[in-house]
Amino acid sequence: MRTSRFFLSTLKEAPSEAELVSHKLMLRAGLIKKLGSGLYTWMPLGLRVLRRVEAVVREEMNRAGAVELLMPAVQPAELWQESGRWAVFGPQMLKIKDRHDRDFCFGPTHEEVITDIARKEIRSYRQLPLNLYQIQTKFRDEIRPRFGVMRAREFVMKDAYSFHASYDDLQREYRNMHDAYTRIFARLGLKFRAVAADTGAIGGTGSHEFHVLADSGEDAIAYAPASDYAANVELAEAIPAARAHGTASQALEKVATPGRKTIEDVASFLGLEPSRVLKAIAVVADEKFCLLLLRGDHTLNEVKASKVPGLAGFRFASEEEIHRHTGSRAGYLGPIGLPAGVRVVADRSAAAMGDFACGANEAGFHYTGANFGRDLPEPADVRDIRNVVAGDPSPDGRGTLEICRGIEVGHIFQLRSKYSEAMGATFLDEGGKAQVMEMGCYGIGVSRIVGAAIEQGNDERGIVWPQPMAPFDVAIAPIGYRKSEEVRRAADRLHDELEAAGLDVLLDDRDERPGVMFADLELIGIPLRATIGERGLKEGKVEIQARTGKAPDAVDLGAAAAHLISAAGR
RNA sequence: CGGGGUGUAACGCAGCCUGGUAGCGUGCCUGCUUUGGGAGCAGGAUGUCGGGAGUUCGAAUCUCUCCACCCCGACCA
Repeated sequence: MRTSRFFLSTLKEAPSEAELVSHKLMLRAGLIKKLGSGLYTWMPLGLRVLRRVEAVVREEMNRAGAVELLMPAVQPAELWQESGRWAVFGPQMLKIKDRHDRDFCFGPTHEEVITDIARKEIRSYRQLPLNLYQIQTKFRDEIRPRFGVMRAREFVMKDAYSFHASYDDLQREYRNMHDAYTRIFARLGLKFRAVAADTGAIGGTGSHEFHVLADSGEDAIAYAPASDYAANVELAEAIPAARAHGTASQALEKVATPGRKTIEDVASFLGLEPSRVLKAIAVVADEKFCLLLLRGDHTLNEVKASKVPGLAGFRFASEEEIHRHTGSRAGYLGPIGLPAGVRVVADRSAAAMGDFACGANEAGFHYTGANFGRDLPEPADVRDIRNVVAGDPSPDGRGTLEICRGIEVGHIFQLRSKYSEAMGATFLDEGGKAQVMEMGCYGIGVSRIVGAAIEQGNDERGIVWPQPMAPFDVAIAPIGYRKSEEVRRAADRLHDELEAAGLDVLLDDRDERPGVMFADLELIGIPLRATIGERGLKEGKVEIQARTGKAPDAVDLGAAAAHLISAAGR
């Protein structure tokens, strides 16, 4: 390929809408162009990268025994009504009507369609197991699209669905997919981690997420360096303290704390560590008021809290509700002297506090020296409702936890019979008896991977692609292409040799000044560059430079092709 | 949806407060010079100032209204 026939559109300055490095670089390098909120055109250069990611995903899925198909992006409402998700998915689903006023949606996912195929096509246990996948454009009307292709409304996803005669076999395939995903992300050259995950709206039991590790990631991951434990913080269990609280040593005292409403304010005013202050959070679920107790230095885990019986779908209480149920004000809430009938749920670590400070349920006052069992009853309802923090013991008992951030690029689920049962996907077993199929589903955010890879691979000059994702393997930068017959001939010949060897080559024949060529080629991140100029040719040399910044090699013109082919490793 | 902000040339921005008919840098086009790290000189093109309504002799500027986009919170590959 020659730049004169390709379509490079680089920018010196990033459009102001971009926040994240990867988003800025994708726009500057001309990989994508925004059409509307969360809607992007994949420009020719970007599409090359996307196709390379797809190719790796496709190869490994095929190798793992999955079979590719392609389902419609537009789906009839009936299927979603049958599974019960037409209403559940809500505004995130783009609903459309056809000319007959019939309801459709632009598919946000394909469990319904695939289950419909399975129930119609699979009759016998002899047809199982089966794993079907597609690589396709999805649409989810995200509340807030952001970070370019990282959270776009329209995006490319690989989604696979497996069907099994038994739970054992589902678990086997789940491990098989876990292994395939590990190979995919390893081959793509990404630093990643598989973590135990919450099953969210898709439903089912076992679940793992695959995260590309990056500080800009939207998810927090807890992991134990001493073992292979890793889980999304949403899920990671906070292990109860080894011992319950000790015996009280301080007397209960009511202290005026005017205007001190946050934990930080109260702690510094009283001269205490935040961990010695009890945090009380007022929530409402099903119109019932409830006080959640946490240690001051801990934060509420909303996923865990919503799993506490009676707290599903909770929201934070309004100032008015707080006053109505406690007679006090936000900032001064606590478990001592609460009106009868107010439900209290204590986090495990909160229940283990002693000699602590807490709100006095009277605006402007806190207690100090409070102790469970003496000043108030031991908490009756103790749960794990906080986020783990660095230093917490690992739930597997080996060492302590660290926290890092990740970008979710893959998610695998054991769906079990959630959809097969709702939609009547059954097969006949050896005994001729109808059985409900076991199902698994396995997603990869293909377009998101492109953004995630740039988050991991960039420097002040631009993108540094993992070799397998690069839009071109090699760039040729001829200096004085239009002017020097000799340079032109050498560059053309190298280009043809490399293409003949199956490499993707970009010959920059724009006749730009060297600085312009180098800057563009580095911005778009081509891993190898061969610079050909009259200066080098006098010595019979071509200069070969890796994008990663190592010193250039002067290579004999005749050996340049072989050198590049081996360096490209393709 | 709630809170904050922005819309002026392809990109980044100034002008708005204090109304007088639009400018800077980059990019783009032409010519000459230049050619190993985003060149120099000379010339040139490009704007429904987000849309609509209003105030006014006159609106990018003031008022109202609608729209789009971005950022902070609840969603997820």
